[in-house]
Amino acid sequence: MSITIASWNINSVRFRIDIVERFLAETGVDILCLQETKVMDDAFPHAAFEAMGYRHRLLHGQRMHHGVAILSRIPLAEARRNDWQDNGEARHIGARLPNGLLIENVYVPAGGDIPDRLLNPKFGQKLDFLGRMTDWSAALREPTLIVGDFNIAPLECDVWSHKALLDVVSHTPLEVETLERFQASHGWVDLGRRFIAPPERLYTWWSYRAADWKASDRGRRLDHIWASPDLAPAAKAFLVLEDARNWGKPSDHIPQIVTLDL
DNA sequence: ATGTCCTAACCCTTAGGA
Repeated sequence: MSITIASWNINSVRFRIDIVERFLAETGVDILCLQETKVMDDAFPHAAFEAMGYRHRLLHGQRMHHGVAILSRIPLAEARRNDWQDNGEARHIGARLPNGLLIENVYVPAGGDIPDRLLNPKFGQKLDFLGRMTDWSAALREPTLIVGDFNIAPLECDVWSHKALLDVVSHTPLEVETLERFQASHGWVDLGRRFIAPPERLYTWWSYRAADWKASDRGRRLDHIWASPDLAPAAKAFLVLEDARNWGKPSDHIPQIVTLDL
């Protein structure tokens, strides 16, 4: 059985429901994991997904900020929702497929502007979130796919300028080390980089603030799809939809899709 | 230092977060 799973930071699912529908119509993915849905569960736009055949929906939303959701054509059960920041924010939801596969959808905190936990509590919260995620991951025994907006671009070729971003939250050495500890705690395989190997450029986010995002191309790879070591060989294809950054009323992130043969 | 976008509210302009 072949299944396709996508991850996309949508920056408001209600405001961007048109491009979500376009994405589902064009790709027909089996499962879509969204981050930054920015909607409470009782106001989620269920009808649009129902009409397109995504009858199975797991929501973990809140008012105004954050929020994650898993929309699926395949039946799935909610496995867990973790609060790795220990402050009640809606940043994770996990699902279990009928075949037992676990899918974890996560929105790691952005971490504010100053890369110092003493001057900027948000930066400390980001590191602590990753620390709790690492403890969870070290105890994990089942084949798992973890997807989402990690808000860290770990490799030099994950950013437009390694040198210019060394002090910029998302690419600081401390964040990269913290993410590497998470990766090592379970032997996570970075599927994006298994298919698009360094030093090739690979970005999933471009700021809204650039006059012409494509011309300046100051991108970062903030979004990831990682697999347990025993699941990774099942990944047969991986792609990012860079074109979606140009769609009407775009998100600043683009979707990525993995194909698993199970 | 700046740029833009989305949400909600002391609601048509501003603040906070990203």
